[in-house]
Amino acid sequence: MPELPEVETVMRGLAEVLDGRRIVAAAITRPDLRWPFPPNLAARLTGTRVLGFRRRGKYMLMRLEGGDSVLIHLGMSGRMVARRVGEPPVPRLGPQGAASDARGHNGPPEAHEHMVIETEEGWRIGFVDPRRFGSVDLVPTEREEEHRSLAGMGPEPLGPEFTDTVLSAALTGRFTPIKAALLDQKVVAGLGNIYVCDALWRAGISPRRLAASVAGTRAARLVPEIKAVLEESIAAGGSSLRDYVRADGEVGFFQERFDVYDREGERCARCPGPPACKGVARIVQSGRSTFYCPKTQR
DNA sequence: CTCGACTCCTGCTGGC
DNA sequence: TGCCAGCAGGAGTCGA
Repeated sequence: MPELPEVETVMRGLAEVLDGRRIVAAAITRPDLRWPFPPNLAARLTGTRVLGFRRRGKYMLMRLEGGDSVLIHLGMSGRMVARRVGEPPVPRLGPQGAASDARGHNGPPEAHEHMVIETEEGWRIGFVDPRRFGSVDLVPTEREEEHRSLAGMGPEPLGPEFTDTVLSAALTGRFTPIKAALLDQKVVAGLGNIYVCDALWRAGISPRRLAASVAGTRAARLVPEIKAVLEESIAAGGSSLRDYVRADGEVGFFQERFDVYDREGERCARCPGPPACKGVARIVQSGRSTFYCPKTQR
């Protein structure tokens, strides 16, 4: 479930391997993910130098020599894997932590590896996405913000432009739960189910509260908590190539422990926990799980 | 305009 | 122990 912090660390990992490097080979192995791949994508990538990366919400933009940018969304299950050209994929760890495949042979490409690029230096980067909710598109670098996926997107939560005034304005008049409003990428860019739950817990705001009633003093409490939870998660991703491209080839860092997300019935850090307190509650809002502490979130 | 329901997809979990 | 239904969710579409 890559959200802003995961996308940021994946992008930094890709930059470590691709920034300033020339792509010598590219292959697309199926016609589409969520959307069709641009028909000329492989041709456009091959022989081209990568000039740099930036992130917008949950999207990564890889700027290419020649004026185009590759717009990448990891969707639900997308990940980037890096290995040396000619080396087999490292088997994924099974449920018991044991390798689920034999290693050390030249096996087939990793399952669900839909796009592959190779650099002059011998790195082979694969975009793996079993559920195919991800997307890849080409957009002129000068017109990145006009792409239909980016146009109308809300402020970057880690930028100075994301203030309590701005958030209040976006929430005013909205009669939907704050949980749903924060998932709306037009309100703020890059939050998903996990960090919305944790940010609301940190701010002591109930996910069921109407968005309009968060405008004002509660927004002033929420904005710094959104920034903090995202910054802390990015910082946990580390700062060296070793951190970004792991031994198993996974690019980026994926946090697995949260304050309330996926912790139904467990003690939250502000409460005594069961039996004195029922612990973290799970409810369903617009079809998705919300985790929160009914005692401390109002 | 605003909001919620539905949709896409496959891997994992849990209940029998 | 094995099977399989159901759940997971980002974001676009559609209808109320």
